[in-house]
Amino acid sequence: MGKAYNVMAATCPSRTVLHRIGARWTVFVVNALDDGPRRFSELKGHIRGITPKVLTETLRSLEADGLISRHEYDENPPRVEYALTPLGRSLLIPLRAVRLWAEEHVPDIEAARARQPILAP
Amino acid sequence: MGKAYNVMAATCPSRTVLHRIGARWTVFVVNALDDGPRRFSELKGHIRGITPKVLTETLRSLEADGLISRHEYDENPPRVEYALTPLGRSLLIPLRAVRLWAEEHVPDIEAARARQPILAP
DNA sequence: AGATACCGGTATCAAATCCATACCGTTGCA
DNA sequence: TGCAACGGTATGGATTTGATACCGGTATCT
Repeated sequence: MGKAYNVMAATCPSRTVLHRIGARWTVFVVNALDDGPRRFSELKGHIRGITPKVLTETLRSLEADGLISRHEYDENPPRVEYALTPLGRSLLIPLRAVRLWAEEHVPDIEAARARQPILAP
Repeated sequence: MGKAYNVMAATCPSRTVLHRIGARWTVFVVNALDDGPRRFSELKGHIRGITPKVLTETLRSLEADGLISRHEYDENPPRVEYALTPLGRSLLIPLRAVRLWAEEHVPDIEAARARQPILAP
């Protein structure tokens, strides 16, 4: 059967899905959960530079979309673990490729940026 | 040889690369150039809902990073064509996969979203 | 007993980004 | 003369993102 959705259509639901994936930190969080569940502060430490507010928002969004699961243990000090769901793990495959592309092509992009003329102030 | 860059490090150049990819419209523009060069208004018409300002900004950024090229013809009415560079075409491969994932998994995500409780107003 | 630290977040406010809408200069054509 | 095509800008407001400080509950240290 043919393609049912088209991200280029403004009203297509796939548009909102792709916009969520394209949110600033989604790729980082999903990749960070690549090798197993992690706690909030582990994620915060691993994804250098993310603020707790943004991490919270990203995690909530991903949870609402069924990409990750949140498991709260009744312990002290409190422990909360985030893990990829099967759906999230299926997204990890293309996102891992994007991450690898970024890590591999840094020199190319830096070269292109260096070629830019400096704008007058 | 091992991995030279790590997107999880705050100061790693790959971080800025990945953030550029994660900009709201990059995935759309790169995918829209999948089957050949396109003009400004073709892109604007194809990527439904993008505003000319944001399209301009996205194109300029992608050009600065060496992912697309801009060719201005000296005609009337003016004609400007945008095309993927070899580097951009290499990025297209993972981004196409992301796009396909989005188009394929709309039902899963809509189901997850429907499972959400409605928040009180 | 009091002080301090861990954990998983919020609160608050500033800055960057994004969006909607209107408009512009050049040329061609009716 | 007037209007349309093209590739954008200008303006101003809405939404997202970011930096920093703080919180409540418990455990541990002194």
